Amino acid sequence: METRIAKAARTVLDRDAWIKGAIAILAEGGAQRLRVEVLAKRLGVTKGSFYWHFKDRRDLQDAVLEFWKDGRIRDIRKQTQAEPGGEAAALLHTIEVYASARNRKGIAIEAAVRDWARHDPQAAAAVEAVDAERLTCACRLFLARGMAQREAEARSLLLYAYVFGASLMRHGAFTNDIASLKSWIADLISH
Amino acid sequence: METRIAKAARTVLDRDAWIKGAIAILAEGGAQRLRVEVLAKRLGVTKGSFYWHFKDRRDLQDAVLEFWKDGRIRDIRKQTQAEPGGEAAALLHTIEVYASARNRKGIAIEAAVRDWARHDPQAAAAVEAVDAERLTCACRLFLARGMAQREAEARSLLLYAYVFGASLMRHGAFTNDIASLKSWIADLISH
DNA sequence: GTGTTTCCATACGGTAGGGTATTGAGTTTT
DNA sequence: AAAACTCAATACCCTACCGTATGGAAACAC
Repeated sequence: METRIAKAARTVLDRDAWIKGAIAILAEGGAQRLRVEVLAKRLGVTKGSFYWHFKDRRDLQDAVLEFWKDGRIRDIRKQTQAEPGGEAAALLHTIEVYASARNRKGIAIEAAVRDWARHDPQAAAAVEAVDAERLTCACRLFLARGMAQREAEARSLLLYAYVFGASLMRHGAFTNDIASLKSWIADLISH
Repeated sequence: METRIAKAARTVLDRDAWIKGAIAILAEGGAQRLRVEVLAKRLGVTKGSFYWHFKDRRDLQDAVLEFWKDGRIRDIRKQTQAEPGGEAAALLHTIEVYASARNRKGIAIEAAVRDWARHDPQAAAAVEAVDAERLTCACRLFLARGMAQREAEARSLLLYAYVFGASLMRHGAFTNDIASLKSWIADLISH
């Protein structure tokens, strides 16, 4: 028989809920804000609970990185499944995904993880795996358009370097028609 | 009369020495490692001294940002003082400065400040000022080569976005001839 | 019902670090 | 030399965390 009266509605979380909360903190405050007491408070519980689900803080961090890595790789593979002839569109779309502002959170996480990677080997490994996958997928699209291997590799590298770099810039200058500049750039990169 | 006997060689620091030490920490550990006790230990004194030179931690942070901003703007102006006809070379040089590994520390500081800017308005302002200066200087070089305003702006933006983005990527893939890819890219950007 | 498992709360000890107050040692000025 | 100034050492207090130990409440198994 169900007890639906919910006398105090005790919050019950699983490992995944903790990881998702951690990702949210990562997006908002970066890796150094990813603290267990802060996360517990956000989830409405105390850290006593945390240590039931995770061995320690490092355990959470590794889980977050794994989660992020898998998600990114899944997304890339989905985005670059272009039907023949649609490669150019797929490339433009890849650029737009990171340029557009409707993906704020994803970009914030990306930046946070990349900064994290500067001092954490695990994070660096995750970034490296994601980068490798992205580069090969983009490269495949360029190659499908009959481009030479070398140029395809170079353009793939340029594409992703540009995309991440652009998200780091604070452009008060050129403020008039950024969108138009960016579309010009996207054309140059994807030919 | 000079006392040169230095019986215990008491460490004597001025504000500038503290700032330079802070920059070193920033390069190695990022903004969140910029702590006064850590910095004091690195300089061989205790934090009791720190609070004589600075009002508080924020005071140091602002000084560091000011120092960085001024240095960057000075460098950009120097690097982009091309004699007529040398604009292309100056642009390639600008790309190389951030691509080459002999500028490790500068790149690390750049990355640290940019990450810092994601959560600190003062840092964001410094980055914005530096970006604006860099973009206008690069744009001037493109324009000097007879390029249209719009294309010059777009290429300037691409140049810097690419340069910073490249420093964020962990490329295990394409590991064979990165240097050659990068020079191909530099050519594409600077035409 | 009575275990048993699952999950959370409470309380505690430990470390790192920011900030202040005070003292004191060199150095410079008078 | 005496006074004044400069800068560092020491000793605090306070907060934010990490991690552990223990107990307790709910859900599930029988």
